[in-house]
Formats: sequence, C-alpha cells, structure tokens
Amino acid sequence: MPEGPEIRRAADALAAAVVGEPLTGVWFAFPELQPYETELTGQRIEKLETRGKALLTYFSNGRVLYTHNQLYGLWRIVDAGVMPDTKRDLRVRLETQHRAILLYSASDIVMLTPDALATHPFLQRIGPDVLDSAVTPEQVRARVLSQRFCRRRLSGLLLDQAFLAGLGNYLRAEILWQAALSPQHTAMTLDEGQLTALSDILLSLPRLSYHTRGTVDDNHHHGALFRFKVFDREGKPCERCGHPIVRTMLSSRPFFWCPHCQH
DNA sequence: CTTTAAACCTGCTGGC
DNA sequence: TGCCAGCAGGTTTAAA
Repeated sequence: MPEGPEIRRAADALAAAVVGEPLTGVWFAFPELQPYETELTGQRIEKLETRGKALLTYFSNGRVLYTHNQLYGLWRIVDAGVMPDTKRDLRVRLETQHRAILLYSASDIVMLTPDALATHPFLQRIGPDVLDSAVTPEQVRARVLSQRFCRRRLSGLLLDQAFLAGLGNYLRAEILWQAALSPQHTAMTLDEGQLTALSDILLSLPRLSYHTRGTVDDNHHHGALFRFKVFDREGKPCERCGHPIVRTMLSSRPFFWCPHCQH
C-alpha cells in the first residue's frame, strides 16, 4: 500500500541488494514475460528508479522492467535460494549470487525498452515527480495556477498523477492539513500566502516522508518515523487546535481533516 | 470541462 | 474454523 516515498524507499533497498551483480536466476509468473528469462540471466541490474509510484528496473542488455504495485504489490529482499512462505502470489524473482528480490501480487508488470518509456500509457501521462529534486516550489506554483489545473478542487487534484506524480491518499490528507487548507479550494480561491504554503508543502512533505523512511519500514512493517497528523486519526484531537479529526469520503477515497482549522 | 462512480485488481479484516 | 462482504495508502474508464 505505497505512495511515492514508500516506492522510492523500496527501490533504494532493492538497489542496495542486487545492483551490479550478475543475475543467476530470472523468473516471471506472467507468460508474456517468460521469454525474457533466458536473455536476462547473466545480465546485471544497472539501476532502479521510480517515477511517481511506478518502479523501473534497468538491465544491462537494455531492457527495462516496468512494475506498479497498485494497492497490493509487495517487494521483498531475501537471501539467495530462500523462498519465504506467504500466501501471496509471486510475480517476479530476480536472483544474484547472494540476494534475490521478489515481487508479489502486482498485476501491472511490463517489459519495455528505454525508447518505449515515453509512450507507456502511465509514464507518458504523469506530471513531475514530487521526489525529483529538480522540481521546485516555483514550478509547482505555476502548475497549480496553470489553465489545465487551476479549476480543479484540491481534493481531486492532489490524487491526480497527471498533476504531480507520487502523491496518494495519505499525502493528500497530510498536505492539506499542513497547509491548513480545505479540500474544497481550487487554485483560484487561494490567496498568495496559501498558494505559497501549498506549493512548498506539496514538495516538502513527501520528501520529509521519504527521508524519515516513509510510513512503513524496509520490511513493510508499520512504525516508521513519519507520523500522521490526520490520516487514520478519526476522532483524535487535532494537534493544532484540539478539535477532533473528521473522516469523510472525497473522490471516492477516505479523507481525514480538521474542519475547525483547515479553511 | 470537472466530478463522481464503478470496475479492475489482490490481500486483509471483521462479522456471522 | 470457514466463508463472505466490505474495505484498502491505486488507476482507468464510463457516466453524470
């Protein structure tokens, strides 16, 4: 159940485990990927990168594996030869001499080439990645105000990967709380101060989550350093004003906020 | 054009 | 204990 920071964390851990080592075993569950098992064996994983919530695994023969965890995908790292017991369905296994990386449950897995990345239906459509250090608050501000997005309510806008890639449902709630904004705003109803705060927090909060290890640790257990202020805290007191956090549905997703101090 | 709803996908939780 | 409905931190598509 990952958003941008959790996917990037997973990518970091996977890279540390297998990048640069020759692949001694390659296994795919999906029939359309099985033809690649032979050609990838002996190759190396050169790097793993994230684009929003998508993860790209680059192989030394020029292939690129696109994976998206959606709600339920799970990457794991194990010692070579180990097959952990789980009820989940294994989809990808990439093994080196010492370590193997396993992808469970994900249903959105495609083999591409670097040239094909630009035309992938998801990658071609997503906006700037909030974890891309080249993206600045000024750029975000301009994007919020652009003709394309300025009429969208923040409740839906922040979930739209075409606006900014990597945000998800917990970040939506946490960002709007941090900016003290109602989800009903559009860019056109924000004053200068609100606009500046929002543009800043849209980047700083995902980056904080990433740098504080996200909401789950590298073994996908809860208890990491990033603490929710509103998400999943219905009824608990708002840390800013003491009034109870409210749960509602927005854009067909659970939304948590403090109606008393988010305006 | 924007927003909402439903579908798809898979795993987990809770109620009966 | 077993089964099923409903839900989830996602995305796409259709409908309103």
